[in-house]
Amino acid sequence: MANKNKDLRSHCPVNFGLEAFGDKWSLLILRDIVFRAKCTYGDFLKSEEGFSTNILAARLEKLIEEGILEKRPQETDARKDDYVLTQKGLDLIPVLFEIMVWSSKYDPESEARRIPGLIEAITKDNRQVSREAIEMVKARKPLLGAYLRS
Amino acid sequence: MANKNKDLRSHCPVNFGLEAFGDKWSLLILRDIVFRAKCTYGDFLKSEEGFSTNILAARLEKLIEEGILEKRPQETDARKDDYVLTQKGLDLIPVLFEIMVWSSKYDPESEARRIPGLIEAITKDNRQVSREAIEMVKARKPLLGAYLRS
DNA sequence: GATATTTACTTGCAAAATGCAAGTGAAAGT
DNA sequence: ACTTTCACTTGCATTTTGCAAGTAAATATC
Repeated sequence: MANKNKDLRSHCPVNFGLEAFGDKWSLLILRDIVFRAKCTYGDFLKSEEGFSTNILAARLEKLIEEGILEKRPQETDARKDDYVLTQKGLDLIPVLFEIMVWSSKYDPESEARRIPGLIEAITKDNRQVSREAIEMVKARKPLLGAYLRS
Repeated sequence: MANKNKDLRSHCPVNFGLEAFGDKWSLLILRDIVFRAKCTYGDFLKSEEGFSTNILAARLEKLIEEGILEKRPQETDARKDDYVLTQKGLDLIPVLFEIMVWSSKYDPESEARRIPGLIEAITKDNRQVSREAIEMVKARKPLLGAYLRS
């Protein structure tokens, strides 16, 4: 799974990120995993933004190719697979968080405004909160649940 | 300022960001402004990733609609307009920075590895560096120049 | 054990977005 | 006057998206 010889437009660090997850859907999958502890194709499909089945399948495949996600067969139900974040995927949590801080500021109807504690914590120390979030994700606990109750 | 009545897929803060700048090009314009002190259509066109003329025009228009960019006629040359970041646009710098930190870690050929000082500073305190960056952008100085010389 | 249902997709097709080349028109330079 | 620069627009082929429908394997139900 080493060198995927894809031809990048450039090795600018902004562009590298955009080529890996720069579209309207990929980060929503990350969000579902991190905040809602989702992990199967069917779970993602139920998201409020409304994935098309083919688009979801394509994005999952892309994120696996990028090394951001891993696919693991479920032990209890052979029809299902779990999609889990790799370390590379977990390291995107700080990016997710900064987007949330920005949206919280500029979307008056942002759902983020219901969790001011989390937004404030991220603003103060994104990296510290990210470390905690990574542990939550590894433990398969929904991050949102924790902060909605605070 | 006109068309504010766009129907969002949701008010999830991750989704809000994706709908505003979630594509392969928009953040490259931001990068050019922040790091290379570019500000005209022609400047952006010269970027190494190779904008199509129509795509660039469409993205600039979109970012203006989103309130992230502003268009100002140049005083010295009436053919040109300056595209400048609004506060809403400047507040995206922390997002840009987190993407760079991630890419620096996972792209072995990342140009970010030539500016370890900046990456380390962002990792330690993104918000502090962002505040400094905002001042640089307002003063029309290229951020990259400053860190390449350190 | 046969049948129905759930799950994770794939396929077909219309519509939209993208990418390239070639204009266009106003302003600036010569 | 004319040529060039600049910021786009237009036309068109290719690619990607979005929706509906279908499929095949595994599980649940009768």
